[in-house]
Amino acid sequence: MGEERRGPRERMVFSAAQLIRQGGVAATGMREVAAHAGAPRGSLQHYFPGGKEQLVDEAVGWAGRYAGRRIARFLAGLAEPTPSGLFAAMAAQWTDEYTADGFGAGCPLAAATVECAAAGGSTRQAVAAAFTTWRTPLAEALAGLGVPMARADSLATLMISTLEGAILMSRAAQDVRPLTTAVQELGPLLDAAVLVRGGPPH
Amino acid sequence: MGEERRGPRERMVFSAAQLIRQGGVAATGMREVAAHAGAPRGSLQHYFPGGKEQLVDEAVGWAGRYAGRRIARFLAGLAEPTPSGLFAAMAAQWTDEYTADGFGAGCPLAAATVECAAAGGSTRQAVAAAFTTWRTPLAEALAGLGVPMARADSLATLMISTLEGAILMSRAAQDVRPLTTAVQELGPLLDAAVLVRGGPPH
DNA sequence: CCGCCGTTATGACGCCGGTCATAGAGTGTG
DNA sequence: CACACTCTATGACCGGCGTCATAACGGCGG
Repeated sequence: MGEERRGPRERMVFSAAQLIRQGGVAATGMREVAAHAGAPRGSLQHYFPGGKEQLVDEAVGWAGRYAGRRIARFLAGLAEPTPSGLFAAMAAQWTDEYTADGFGAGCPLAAATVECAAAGGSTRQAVAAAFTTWRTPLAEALAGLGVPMARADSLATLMISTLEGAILMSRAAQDVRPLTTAVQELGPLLDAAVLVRGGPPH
Repeated sequence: MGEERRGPRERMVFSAAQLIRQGGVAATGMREVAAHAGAPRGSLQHYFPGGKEQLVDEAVGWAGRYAGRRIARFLAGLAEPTPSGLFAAMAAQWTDEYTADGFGAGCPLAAATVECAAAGGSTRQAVAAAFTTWRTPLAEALAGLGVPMARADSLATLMISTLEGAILMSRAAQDVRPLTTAVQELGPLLDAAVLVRGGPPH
C-alpha cells in the first residue's frame, strides 16, 4: 500500500476494488470511491464514461491480475516448492490479513459474482476473465511442480474454489479455521498429484 | 416449489431467500419481496417489524435449515452411501439447476456474507449460525459413514467451502465444470477418510 | 495574448430504496 | 350492535444513488 503516487485513474480503480471487497458492489458508491481515492468527483465521468459498470469491471480485472501475479511471488517465497506449500501461501495471505486487521474484507471477485452474475451486464464476463487470469498462472505453476498438465488445471480450479469458499466461511464465522482447515485437508491431495512422476498411484 | 399454501409470512421469507440468491441482498427490495410472494406490502412491517435486516436474517436462517435438512435426504437417496457420493449429490443439486434453468441464482449464504459481513448488523451472526446448521448434520453424516469424529467436522467444512467456491466460479463462467471438477478431485480424498476403519491411524 | 484541451467543480435531476404514519378492512367475541 | 384485534392499504417522507449539464480551471503551444 506504499505506492500512492500513481495516477488518479488507477487509484480510483484500486479504491473501487478495496471498497467492493468490504461491502459489495451495490454498497459501493461512486462518490465514495472518489473520496477514498482522494480523487475529485468530476474525474469519475471523465475517466469512466461507461459509468459504474466500467469502473467495477476494471476493478475486477485489476483484482484478477493481482491474484495472478501473486502466484509467482508465492512460488518464489517457498523454501521447497510444493503444491500444498503454494496453497498454504495463498491461504496465509488471508489468514494474516484477518488476524491482523479483522474480517472486514473478502474477495472482490466473489462479491462481483454474487451481485452481477444474474444481471445481464458486462461484469459477469469481466469476473469470468479475472478468474481465468488467476487460474492460468496457478495451473502453470502446478505443472512446473510436476503435476500432469491434464490435472493441473483441475487442481487449480479446485484450489481457487476451496479458497473462495473458505474465505466466505471465515468471514461469516469471524474465525480463520475454515481457511486453515482447507490447507490441512487439501494439502496431501495436492502433493499426491506430483508423485505420479515416480510411479502409478493405483 | 409446489406448496404455495403456506402463510404469507413464510412465503415472504422464502421469496426473500430466492431473490437474494439471484441479485444479492442490496438488490432485493422489500416491495419486490412482497410482490414476489404475492403478499400485500403492508404485511411487511407487520410481520417484520425489525425491517429488512430481520427479513434477511430469517431468509438466511431458512436457507441454513434447508441445506441441513437436505443432507439426510441426499444420504437416503444414495445406492451405496459414501462421503464422495454425498458430496456428489450436494453438487448435483446445483449442476442440475444450472443446466436446467441457467446460472441465475447462487447460494444466499454467500450473498449475505459478501454484503453483510463487514457491516456491524445481526446478519453476519445469522449467516454464521446458518453455516453451522448446515455443517453439523453434514459432519454427523460423515461420522455415520465411518469418518472419525475429529476429521468429520474438518471434512464437512472443506466440503462446504469447496462447494461454495465452485458455485461462485460456475456462475461466473456460466459453466458447471468447476462443480464437476470439485466432485472428481475431492471424491477420493473424502472416501480415503473412511478407510481408517480397517487400519490404525497411528 | 489567445485559444485549446485534458481535467476538475458543482449543482441539479430523476429514481428508487427503506421506513413511518395513519387509516381502512376483515373477522370473531361479548 | 359494539368492540378488539389482526391484518392490509396507501401515501408521504427523507435520503442516497448514478447520471447529466455546464462551467470553470490550468498549463502549453501558437
